[in-house]
Amino acid sequence: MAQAQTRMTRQRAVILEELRKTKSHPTADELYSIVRERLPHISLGTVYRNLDFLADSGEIRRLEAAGSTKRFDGDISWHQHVRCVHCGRIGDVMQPLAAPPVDGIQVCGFSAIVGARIEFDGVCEACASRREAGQQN
Amino acid sequence: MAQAQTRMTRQRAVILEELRKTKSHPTADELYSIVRERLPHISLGTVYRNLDFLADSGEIRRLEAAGSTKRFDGDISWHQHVRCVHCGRIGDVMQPLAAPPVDGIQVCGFSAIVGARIEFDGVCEACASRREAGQQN
DNA sequence: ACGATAACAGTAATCTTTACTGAATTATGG
DNA sequence: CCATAATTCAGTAAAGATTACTGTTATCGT
Ligand SMILES: [Mn+2]
Ligand SMILES: [Mn+2]
Ligand SMILES: [Zn+2]
Ligand SMILES: [Zn+2]
Repeated sequence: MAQAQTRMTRQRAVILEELRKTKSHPTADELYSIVRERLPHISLGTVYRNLDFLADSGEIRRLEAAGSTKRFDGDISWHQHVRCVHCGRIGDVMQPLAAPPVDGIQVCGFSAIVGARIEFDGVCEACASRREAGQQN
Repeated sequence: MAQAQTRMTRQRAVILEELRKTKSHPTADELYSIVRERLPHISLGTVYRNLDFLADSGEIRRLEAAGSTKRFDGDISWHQHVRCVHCGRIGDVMQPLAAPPVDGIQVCGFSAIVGARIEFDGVCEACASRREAGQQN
């Protein structure tokens, strides 16, 4: 009788490696495109499944950012993010900011506050130049 | 030739009124259920369209919270939110906290930082008691 | 190498959101 | 009031994102 064990498959290894390589905080679909160059037969479901697995096991970060599509980060060191209000792109804040204190925070209907972070809104360079060029949105 | 004008239709009024009445930060779909009790023929598309319209015109807040489904708030006064990490429910933080300063924040690939807020993670009472009762998730 | 089974590819289903279309409302002026 | 044009509506289709299912493959302790 074997314990529940975790296997490092080729797919999982490549997904993790490519996510750690990029600084772009990709969506599952974007990472799928990247990984497919090395594993042409991988399926999108596999990418989703492994991103969930890796996030749950703490090897990557699932970004709790706004927007409809989830994004992931291979860098699990403590740092903040900026999100482009136009396109959803995410960037890393250089200066390390302390996590906001959680003690004494009261919320009706909530029994515990377990963490906090600062979320920045910004405009990425791509969106900025696109707007300045006159094209709407 | 008439200018673009904004009409307060019955549908829009009911959506706004019900959103202001609740403290639950509902999703479009949840608000759809609520509004349908007064307007049984309203469609989900109308709810989405009007929530977007009302948010763009500043009458309500579109919550920039994590999770797959967008949520809305009829209370546009400055306040913070906690998000249940298990179910996505959102609660209001009682004590007013200042917005984090934005000056001097540098982000590679971003041309401007336009705002910031603190995001709290928590566990709502419903999820807490469900877990304590032993039922997983 | 073998065998149990975790993980796979492929695909269907679900959930969320947006886009489109013709009909109904609304403001406005004669 | 009624005509007219602009706007918003309901209904529905389509798109986009994520999860679930199923039979097959491949990993890893032995
Ligand atoms: Mn990052
Ligand atoms: Mn609120
Ligand atoms: Zn952008
Ligand atoms: Zn909860």
